Amino acid sequence: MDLLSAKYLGYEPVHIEELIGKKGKGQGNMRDVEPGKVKEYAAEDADITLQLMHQFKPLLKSLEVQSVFDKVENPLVKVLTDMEFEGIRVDTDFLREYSKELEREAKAAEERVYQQAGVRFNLASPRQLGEVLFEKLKLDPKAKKTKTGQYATGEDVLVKMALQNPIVDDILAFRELTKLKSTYVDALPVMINRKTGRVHTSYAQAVAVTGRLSSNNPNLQNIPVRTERGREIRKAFIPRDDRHLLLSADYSQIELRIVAAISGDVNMCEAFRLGKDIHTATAAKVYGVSEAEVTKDQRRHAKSVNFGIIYGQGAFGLAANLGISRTEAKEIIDNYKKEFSGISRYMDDTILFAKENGYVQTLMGRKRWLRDINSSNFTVRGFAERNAINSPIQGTAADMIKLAMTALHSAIKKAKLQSKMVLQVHDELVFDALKEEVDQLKPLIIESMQNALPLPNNVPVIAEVGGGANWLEAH
DNA sequence: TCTCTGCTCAC
DNA sequence: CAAGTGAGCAGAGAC
Repeated sequence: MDLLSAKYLGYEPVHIEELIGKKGKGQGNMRDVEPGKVKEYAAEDADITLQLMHQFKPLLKSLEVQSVFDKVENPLVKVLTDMEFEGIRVDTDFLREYSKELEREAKAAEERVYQQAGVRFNLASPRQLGEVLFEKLKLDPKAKKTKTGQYATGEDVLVKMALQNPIVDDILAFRELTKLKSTYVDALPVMINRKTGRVHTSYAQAVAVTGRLSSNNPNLQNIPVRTERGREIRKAFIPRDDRHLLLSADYSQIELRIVAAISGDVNMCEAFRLGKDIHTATAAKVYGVSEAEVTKDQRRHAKSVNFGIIYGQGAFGLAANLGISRTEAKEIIDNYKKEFSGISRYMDDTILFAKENGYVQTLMGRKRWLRDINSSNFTVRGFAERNAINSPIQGTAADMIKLAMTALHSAIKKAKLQSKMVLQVHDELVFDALKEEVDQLKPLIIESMQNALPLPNNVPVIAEVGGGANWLEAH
C-alpha cells in the first residue's frame, strides 16, 4: 500500500511520526526536536498532509463522503498537527511521589492475597490466579473458562464473589493499583519531550471505524477519572506556567441528544428542549410516575437503559448490568419502547436501511459499511445490527466535535489569542489558556461547540466549560 | 523479539 | 448469543 492510502486509511501513524520520526528508526526522535523548530515542522507537516489528502480525493466515491472529507477531515488536519506539537505539561515530581505510594499499597495488597491463599505465586498472571482461586481454594465450582480454556478472572467475575470471599477485594485492589502505576504514573514521565518538557500524543484521524479520533504514544484519551485513586492522576496534567489555566469543555449528553434528534422521538426531543434531567425524565415515562416521584433506583435503571439503547443492548445485557432479573429487564425495555416509540422505530428503520444498502451514515453523510448485515449467522449478524444502531450516533458526535475543533481553531486565530487547544477526548476539549484571555475564550468555546452542527427537531446542544490549576480541577 | 491473550482504562 | 469505539500493560509461548 502506498503512503497516501496507508495514511488516509490509518494503517500508518499520522502527522508527526512520518515527517520527523517520532518513533521511526534512525530519524531522530520527537523528543529531540528543537522547541523553536516545532512550529515549522507543524506547518510543513500540515502542508504535506493536505497535499496527500487532496490527491486521495478522486478515489472517494459518493458526494456525501466528499463532503465529510472537505468539510470535516481535511480542515481538521492542521488543527490536529497544532495540538500534537503543542503538547501538554505533566507534573513529574507529583507522579514520582504517587508512584511510590501506589507501589507500597500494591505490595501490601499482594501480601494479603498470598496470606489468605496460603501460597505465593505471580498475582499479575491471570492464569496463575485462576488456578489458585478455582483449583486450590475451590471458590466457585461453576467457574467460567475463557475461550483458551483458562479460568476467567475478570473484574465482573471477581466482583460477584467478593461478598463471600474477602481475598477478592485485595485482588481487585492489586489490579487497580498496578494498572494505574504501569499504564499511567510510570509511563507518562518517560514520554515527556526533553526539549518541550511536555507530552505530545498522536491523534489517528482514520483508525476508528465510526469517525472518532484515537490517541496513542501516549494515549491521552483514557486517563483515569472513575475511581478516587485514578482521578489523582489528572492532577498531574497542568498549565504551561502560572500565567495559564487549564480549561475543560464538554458536551452534555451528546449521544442521547443525537438519538433524540435523528429519530425525532417526540418525548425525548421535548425533554431536551425543556432542559430536563434526561435520565429522570426517562424514568418518569418508563415507570409511569411524575418526575418528582422518581426514586434513585428508577433513575439509575433509566440511565442504564438510555446508555444501552445507544449500544444496541438487549434484556440480557441490561439485567447483567443492573443485577436484576431478565424478566424485569425485559419489562423495562418494553415500556421504554412504548414511551419512546420514535427511538424504537429509528432502531428498526436503521437496521432495515443497512440491510438494503449495506451501510449506515451519520448526519454529515459519513458512511460505515456493514458487510455482515445480511449474514445467516445469528451472532455475526447481531454484531452488524448493533453497529448499524451505534455508528450513526457515535459518528455524528464525532462529526460535531471535529467541526467544533476546526471552528475554534479559526476563532482563536482570528481573535489573536495565545491560548491553545491541547486535547480532545471524544466529547471534551482541553485548553491551555492564558488567564487574561479566559473571559473571552470561554464564550468562544461554548459558542463554537454548541453551533458546530445544529441538530434536527430543535434539539439543543449544550456545552459546559470549567477551569482550574490542573485537569481534575478544570472539570 | 514478536504475537496473542486477558484484563482494564476512557468516552 | 447477549454492550458500541479505542490503547496499553504484563504474562506466556513461538521463534
